[in-house]
Amino acid sequence: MGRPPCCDKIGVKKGPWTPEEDIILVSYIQQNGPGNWRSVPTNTGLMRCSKSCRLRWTNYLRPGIKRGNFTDQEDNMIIHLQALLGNRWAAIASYLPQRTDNDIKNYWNTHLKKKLHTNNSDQGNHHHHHHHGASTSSSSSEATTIAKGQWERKLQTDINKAKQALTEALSLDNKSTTSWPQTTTIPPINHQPVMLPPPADNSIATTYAFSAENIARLLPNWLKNSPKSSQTSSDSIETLNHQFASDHGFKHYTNSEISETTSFLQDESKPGMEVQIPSLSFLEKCLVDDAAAQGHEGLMNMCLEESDSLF
DNA sequence: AAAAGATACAACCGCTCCCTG
DNA sequence: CCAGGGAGCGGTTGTATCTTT
Repeated sequence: MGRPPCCDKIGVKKGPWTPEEDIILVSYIQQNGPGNWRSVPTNTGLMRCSKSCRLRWTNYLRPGIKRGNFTDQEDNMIIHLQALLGNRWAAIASYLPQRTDNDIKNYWNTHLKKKLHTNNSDQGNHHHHHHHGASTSSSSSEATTIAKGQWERKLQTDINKAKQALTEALSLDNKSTTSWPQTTTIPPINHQPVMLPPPADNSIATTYAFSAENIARLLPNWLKNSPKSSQTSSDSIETLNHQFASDHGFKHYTNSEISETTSFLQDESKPGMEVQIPSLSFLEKCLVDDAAAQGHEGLMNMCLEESDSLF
């Protein structure tokens, strides 16, 4: 029971996370920052393996995550990036800072793949493996697979270099690792190609409000599943958020404010109320520039044209 | 109204890469 | 240089929810 659980089969909980576990995890990370996942289960008493904790945080509880309601711009970016990079979801996700690789992967598998397929068959002629065969790759020959892999690797390296240079040029470097949570840099990035818009001055307050919001978003489900604990969870989040905010001199977000934000984020169908991805055109332009340097103007011009029409 | 089928997505598993001693 | 272990990635699965019959 009271032994250090680490990915052994016995005593390590699996399956869906409970609200109580979420709160424990979030409050621990608020104090210590993300990373060093090995220590999380031991220090928090969570009967989860470190891997599970990391996954829960990066894919679900991490602040600033936008869920569902993919915009057309995002659709296009994902489609183009997938064509360009293949199923390298982490790389793709680095261009969509609000989305997780898992989310993008799921969205691709459930929506976009289908959408693309139907579009292709609507056009009559099925052009064979136009996206380097990277998409499903099941039927591509061995030779092309190898070539594809090398090409992708090289391309990604170059993209990273370009982005790094760009980041430095903007003196936007990420020294975030050591100083959680006092810095103004956005802390919880899990993908290497970091290219983010400059964080706002109040980014931390917002960040933690988002974190609470992520949890608050779960409340309806919690209510449904365990009416007894949900009130407790709600209160705990409130307390937690308040405590952290006052500890660090930030604005305290009330529940109503949080739910307001939540409903705002969730209701993207409202015309004119759509949440724009910050610097999306900027991000995409960088992508275009990088790819153009690699001599893939055709594909990327297409990308540009489509995005131009969208902006 | 209920059962069956389809879909969406959170979470897990296994593998690879990379860091440290 | 090498071995061990942690972190991260992509594929896959299990299950809750939605849709159809």
